[in-house]
Amino acid sequence: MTIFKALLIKEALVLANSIVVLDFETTGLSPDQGDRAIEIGAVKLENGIVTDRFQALMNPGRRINSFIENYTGISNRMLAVAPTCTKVMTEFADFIGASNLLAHNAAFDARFLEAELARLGRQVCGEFSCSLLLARRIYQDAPNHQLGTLINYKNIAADGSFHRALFDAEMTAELWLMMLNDLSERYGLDNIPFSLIKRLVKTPKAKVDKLLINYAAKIN
DNA sequence: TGCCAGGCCCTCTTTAGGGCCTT
Repeated sequence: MTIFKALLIKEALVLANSIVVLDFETTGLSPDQGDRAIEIGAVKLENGIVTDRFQALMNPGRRINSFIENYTGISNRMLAVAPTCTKVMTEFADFIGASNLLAHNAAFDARFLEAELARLGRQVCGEFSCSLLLARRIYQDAPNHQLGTLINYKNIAADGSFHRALFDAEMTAELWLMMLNDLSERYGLDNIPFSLIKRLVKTPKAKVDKLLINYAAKIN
């Protein structure tokens, strides 16, 4: 085994052993405009298996509008008896530790995670991956790249409600594993290291196939 | 009552504009 290949396997194991898939429900789209988290859901993936889960509603200290109530199914009555964002996010920060992180449209969840942790005087330690960016490259024929559409497109069993944090995190994890498996099968790769994912999501769609073919030729 | 953001990514592009995706 070459040193290069050994390093890639080690890197892949590090990623697999530490990734946390998360999803926020929020009062709106922008923490910079004062929006707050109202629910966090997450699953811990270890070697492709969900080994732990985290789910909690949190009281943002204000009423949410009817659009958010209808969109998420989370009501003001539910939030009125929920613990504070401070309490929930403190527990969640301990849950994720220094793990690498994954979300569908990660830029959105990363902004809220950073904003909520900043209120606690804490910060994100792990590195984010984005299932949306990867899906846009490897499922170019999908009708669109919304989470629900991709779950349906790949015939992944979905027994629950989209737009609730834990369910969306579970579905994102399933989609992620499906994408890694499809990449492995399509290009004959034993594992998909984090460095390859990072390169993939920065590669123009038209050049993705060539990159993977060249990578597979190099590693195999 | 209606609207609000930010990053990615494509194209009729790069001195820009607009759709997608997240709540």
